[in-house]
Amino acid sequence: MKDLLDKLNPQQKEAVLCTEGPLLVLAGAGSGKTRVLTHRIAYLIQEKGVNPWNIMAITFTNKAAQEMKERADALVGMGSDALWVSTFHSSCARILRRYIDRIGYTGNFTIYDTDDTKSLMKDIIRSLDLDPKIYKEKNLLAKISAAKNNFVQAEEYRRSVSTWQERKIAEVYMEYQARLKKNNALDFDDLLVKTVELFQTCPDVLDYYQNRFQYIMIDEYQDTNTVQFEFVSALAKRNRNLCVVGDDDQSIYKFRGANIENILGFERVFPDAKVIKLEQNYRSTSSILNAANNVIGNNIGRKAKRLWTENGEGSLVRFRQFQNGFEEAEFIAGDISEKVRDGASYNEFAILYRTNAQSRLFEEKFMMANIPYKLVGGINFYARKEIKDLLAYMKTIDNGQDDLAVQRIINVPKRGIGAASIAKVDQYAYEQGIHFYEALLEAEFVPGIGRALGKLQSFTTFIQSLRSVTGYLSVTELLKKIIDDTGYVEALKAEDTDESRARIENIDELISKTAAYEESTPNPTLSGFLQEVALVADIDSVEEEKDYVLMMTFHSAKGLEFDQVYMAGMEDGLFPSYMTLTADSSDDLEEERRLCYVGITRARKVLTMTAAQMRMVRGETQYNKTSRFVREIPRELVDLGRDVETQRRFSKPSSGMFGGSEAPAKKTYPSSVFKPRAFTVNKADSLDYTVGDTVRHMKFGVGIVQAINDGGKDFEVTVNFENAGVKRMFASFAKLKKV
DNA sequence: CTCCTTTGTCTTTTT
DNA sequence: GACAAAGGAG
Repeated sequence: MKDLLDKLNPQQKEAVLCTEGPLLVLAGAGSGKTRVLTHRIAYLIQEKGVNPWNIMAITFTNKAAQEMKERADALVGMGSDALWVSTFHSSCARILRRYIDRIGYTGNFTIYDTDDTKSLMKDIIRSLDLDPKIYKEKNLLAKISAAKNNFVQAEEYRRSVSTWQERKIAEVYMEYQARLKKNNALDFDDLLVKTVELFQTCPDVLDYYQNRFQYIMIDEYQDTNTVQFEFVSALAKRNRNLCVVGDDDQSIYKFRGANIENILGFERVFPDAKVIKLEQNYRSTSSILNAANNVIGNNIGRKAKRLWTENGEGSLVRFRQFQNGFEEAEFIAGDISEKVRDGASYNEFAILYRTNAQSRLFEEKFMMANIPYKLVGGINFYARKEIKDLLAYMKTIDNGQDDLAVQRIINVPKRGIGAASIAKVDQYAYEQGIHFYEALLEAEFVPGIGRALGKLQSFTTFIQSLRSVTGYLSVTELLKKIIDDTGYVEALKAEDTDESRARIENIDELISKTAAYEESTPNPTLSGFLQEVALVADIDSVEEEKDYVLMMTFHSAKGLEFDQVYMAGMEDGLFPSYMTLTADSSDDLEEERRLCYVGITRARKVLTMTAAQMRMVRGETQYNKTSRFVREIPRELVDLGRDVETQRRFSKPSSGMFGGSEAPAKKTYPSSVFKPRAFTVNKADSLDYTVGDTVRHMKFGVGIVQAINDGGKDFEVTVNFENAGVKRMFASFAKLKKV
């Protein structure tokens, strides 16, 4: 136990030892807050004899939760599976599965994602006869979400509004909740709202959880919103052993309702709170840290603090400007290849940007340069059409109450059931006060249904037949049966386009996800899988051991760290975004600056910022100035790369969109890049193609395999492409498909 | 009912 | 420039 505390600095130690009563830990970037939390958990269990069952920790992502559990496990060595470590949303979902029947839902409720709520809202606009030109579902949903984040429920909202416009929104809000309830569905915000409602209406339930969670810890507290605060304070009310950890400088989710008051006013809510500041940074070099300090120093509304480090000075922050986005991407790809050739491995690098749209250029260049990468964010895996379709089948089989899911797949694949028939059934269901699927089962009573009846009946027969086998099929087997019986993959195969092949790959991935779920869960069920799937974030699937470059938005990068970070698109109008530059209040700009601070502090050793003079945005060419954030870094901390040679090398006009492949490919990515060092990909046992076979690559198209070398950790394949010429690549990354 | 073409909107960021 | 929604032809 001694060594457990020995590894901590005095402030960290204090935070670990201070277990009783409210505690606010103001933890600067890289100051070891995760370490404090895990050690605190270990200390509670080992020294204070607290039962792990009585400890709750809330993290920002499922991945962080997983890691915290593992680390606590390593320190304590036992009992940590009884710990409750999870995100707000997952915690609430778990509580609601158990008790939601007390507030009029049933425990097998579905969780609607953004797409689902959008189509629901579209329905509502139609049925309330609102002008879709004035009432956009996105705006309405944003209003409702904002209300929910502040824990304002529909009735209360209606009572509080005054203008005619607001009353309309209140009406929509009421209808929206009614429909959700009818579908036995919750949106993301509802998970929080309904849990707090449950606590308020059922004191015995709250009592149970208050007793259970004697010690509560919240990470990333600066990004909690009001309803999350209500949730936490309800739970912590009895024992008051609440430890929150956060950094006001890293608050970047105001747009999602995060209430900075939660952290700034913590001492007001808990006057007896102890406050500990962690200001020593263990992550970054002093050059990087100083750059971060200087940038964030321009913000007015923040708690005074200044991070320091004992780490060496390190190299200066690099800044490079390019003609356009292509060259920017080319530079970064070339830079990484060069460093890998000199002994670095891909997973040391991350590329961060403001908007997801920026990732496309990098994807293109990286694919060309044969650099393995993983894209985080963008379209969530589970939001893809093919995945949502298959999940909708599973939902329909699991719980016919989800009208949205049923309507999604009733004509997928095409069964000749059109909008008109669906509307008739929907109307009938509405009149009878039954679910859409129930209405389908008695379709013969639907007025004017006519020739569609047979088609509807064969659909329900099909679903019923799938339902009847759920008892003895595993989730994976059921999914495979759905795919077979609907001919979903078969149809995609027949399409035979790049897109359809990518979809099939996604479906294969879904199958492995169900298999993985069944392996990792003691009592796997269909409902269990669907629940788990609803709350996973893209970042949760990142595996550190895998050797790839990560590309993501600044937002997604929160809580992560990398040896070498590229901050791309450092231009006024992009970052900070045009919206915040034109806004009249400086609050939004300050939030952008915090986002920049988060980005800078992700880097351990090398930080590179890049910008383009000219950039295509929404099909238009924009000319942007260098970001003010770059200019806020003192000149002496920046390496501007005035070296003529590098300028010339990277400022060459690129030869068209895709034409640039030959020249840079030779120069920047020689085969020595493929030293098999530290390359820990999953090597396939065998390849399904061999020398002489024709294969297809995502980017290069069709080619003939010339050679396959077993490079030990992976197969190295040489392919002669029809259009792209001869390329050597790793089999596990290239994902070649025999044709 | 389905497929194809045209039109409009969008981009900040996400559980 | 991309993608979804709407409108029109078969």
